[in-house]
Amino acid sequence: MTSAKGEEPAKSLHDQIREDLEAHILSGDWPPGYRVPSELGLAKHYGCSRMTVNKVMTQLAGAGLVLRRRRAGSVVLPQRSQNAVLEIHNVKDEVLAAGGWYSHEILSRRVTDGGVDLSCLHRKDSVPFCFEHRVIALDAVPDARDEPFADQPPGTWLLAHVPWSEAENEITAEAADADSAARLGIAPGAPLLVMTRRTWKNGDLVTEARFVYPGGGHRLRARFTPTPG
Amino acid sequence: MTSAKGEEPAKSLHDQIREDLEAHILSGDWPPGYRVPSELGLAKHYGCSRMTVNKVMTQLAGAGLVLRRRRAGSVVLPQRSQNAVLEIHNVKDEVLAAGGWYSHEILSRRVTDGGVDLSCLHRKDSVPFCFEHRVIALDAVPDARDEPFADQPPGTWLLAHVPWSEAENEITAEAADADSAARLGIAPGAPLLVMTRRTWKNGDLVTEARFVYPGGGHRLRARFTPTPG
DNA sequence: GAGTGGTCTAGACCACTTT
DNA sequence: AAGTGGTCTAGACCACTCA
Repeated sequence: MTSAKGEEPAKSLHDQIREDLEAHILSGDWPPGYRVPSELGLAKHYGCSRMTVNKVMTQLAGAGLVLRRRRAGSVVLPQRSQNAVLEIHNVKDEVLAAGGWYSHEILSRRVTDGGVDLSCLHRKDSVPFCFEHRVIALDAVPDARDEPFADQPPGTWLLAHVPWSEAENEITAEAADADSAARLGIAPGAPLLVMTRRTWKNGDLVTEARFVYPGGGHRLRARFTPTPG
Repeated sequence: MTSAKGEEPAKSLHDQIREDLEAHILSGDWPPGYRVPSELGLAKHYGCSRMTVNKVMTQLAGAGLVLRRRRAGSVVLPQRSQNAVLEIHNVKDEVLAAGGWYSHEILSRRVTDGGVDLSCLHRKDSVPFCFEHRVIALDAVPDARDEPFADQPPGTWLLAHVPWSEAENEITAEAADADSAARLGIAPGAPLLVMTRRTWKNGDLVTEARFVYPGGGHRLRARFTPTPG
């Protein structure tokens, strides 16, 4: 074994190419609207056949990262917001979409065994909007160790840095305990909407987050279709 | 235009094959554990190249319908439990999946202008589990006018009678008013998980339903992936 | 008209796992 | 040892749509 962990089982060519293209897109190097090189161009660049890049581009299109049209070519799509699913949860975008002014504050931050443990208060128009507690796995996201999450809240930062392959949301309603009530500025016992989200990449847990909203004024919305397409 | 609606845009070969294999699996013709023919066998059967069936099988594996292993071949996986979505909401299945005994009661039923207006109490092990209020559009579902919903609750009946093309869920947490509290047998002011679901077929609203759950013991779960495969 | 993606082929070699 | 999926190639033709 030449590698320390043996975590690299000789990735396939199309996996390598896909990761390379994902990096271009997620990093903003290729911003929304950017015209992706043609399949023939990519095949030449990577020194492989067109079928191989075709497979990659098909995957990226399925993931909603690019839009492909004949003759017009492939362009990078804006955001990553609405998949056919309970959209990937991003409190910042949620506030901005509602026309609010967004700010956040990291309340605590701690590096534990294998993970970064965070709590974060999100505000809309300076009013507490959502309390978030999150754990990020350092195996999956090593960069998180030294990231202060000052410019961007954790969820937004992660979306821009880590592609995900699977996610799960669990939603419950709970009565506010004294602690949550104080953080969110509501009465103890008031209903809370609590969403727990887990995100994986290739079977490895990337992050787990718990979002607590005051129940009254908040709604989670999911829009979807029965057929994958 | 030779076809009345022009709905058949000459499906691709791999789409046809995929639909054929899906039909075998979803119909139970190929039950869980069934050994799917090898790629070479399928290619011969469909008279196409192995690459084409390989693409199909890759999609089916991504959708969780089959498990593929080298040498061992592909086998049909059990269930279809996790759809890629907040699964279509069916209180009866939800109760049965939790190992409970399900019963329901139609509390009111009224035919209004263009719709059927229903309220229904769902019970798990004889205990109130969910209160549902629903409107069904008669334009989209004419059969609903005379359906008593005695054998099956409205949601289950609709799933079996009406295909849908689009749906939306909205979820909030609310404090129980006196009425809801009485129906569900909980204390007024206790947190409720409220889900409002709208379902369309080709742009026309089919039904709109509001489900009210006691917040404490209930969770809604959605599991999904960004890439179809 | 020409460039792009959509699809399909007929092979090939390899990795893995069961026999 | 043999059969399976995993991957990749070097072409090919078509459909679409932009210029």
